[in-house]
Amino acid sequence: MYIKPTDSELEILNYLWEAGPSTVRAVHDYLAAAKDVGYTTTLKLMQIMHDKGLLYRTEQGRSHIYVALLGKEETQQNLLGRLVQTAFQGSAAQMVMQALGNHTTSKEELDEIRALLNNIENNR
Amino acid sequence: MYIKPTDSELEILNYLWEAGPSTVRAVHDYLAAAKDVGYTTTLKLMQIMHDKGLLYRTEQGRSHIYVALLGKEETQQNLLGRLVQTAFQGSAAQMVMQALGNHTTSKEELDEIRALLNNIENNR
DNA sequence: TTGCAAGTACGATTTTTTTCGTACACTTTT
DNA sequence: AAAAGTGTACGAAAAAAATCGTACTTGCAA
Repeated sequence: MYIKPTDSELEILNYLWEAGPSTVRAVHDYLAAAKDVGYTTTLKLMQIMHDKGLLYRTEQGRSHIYVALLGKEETQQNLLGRLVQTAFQGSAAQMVMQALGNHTTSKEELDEIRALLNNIENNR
Repeated sequence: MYIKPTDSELEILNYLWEAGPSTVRAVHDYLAAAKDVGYTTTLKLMQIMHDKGLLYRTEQGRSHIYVALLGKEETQQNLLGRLVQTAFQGSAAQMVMQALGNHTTSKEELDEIRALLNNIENNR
């Protein structure tokens, strides 16, 4: 099954991944801090995500507590793989080059990547 | 505003980037080889892309010749940046790690990436 | 016990993407 | 000259995504 959360859904997932099980209110407050959006919009989006099976929910008092059913890494993997296929002809390396060439990356991060490269090569 | 071609649009762009100026027929034949799609669908999609300013076109006889107005690297950059923001909290390095860890990458590609890393570091 | 606050449900609407049917124009073949 | 083939134009419609207004529910405070 393919997982392709939309941008809006991803914003919600990002919060849930960080914050853990949360109410609509909590998610909404987080979203509303960054952009102008109505409460019912957030609610509806989360209901739709629940319908789709992206979120699990349980009742608590008169609120619902939502939990992300997709793992963060798993989802990143999916989206990344999709982009590599559609925009980079399947070449992860090409994608990496573009990413490194045009985004600011600290020395520490660069070293981390180097270590990973060595690691990959040694495990063959 | 940002450039965000849809998946279908990207398929067309990919062909145009490779093949250069092309007719609807050529693009359609390419697409139809991979998936089941009607000719008028391809046509309409390209007309819409023209409306949006994604494609330039010129008449040649009774056909139109279409050209991609977006550069390949520029578009990859855009899509990549967007994904880094929405799914990786802005950390290109984190994204790179995921990409390298989970896709097959040849030794040559790994070496290329290493060279790039050194290059980045030396130019600071 | 009445009313307000904070929730969810539901339906409607808007926008975007995707897909196609049909119409019309012009060449080429018969 | 007619028919068939190849092209674009245009409009419509289905599906998905996003947004929001309004209604209903229920706990709690005055």
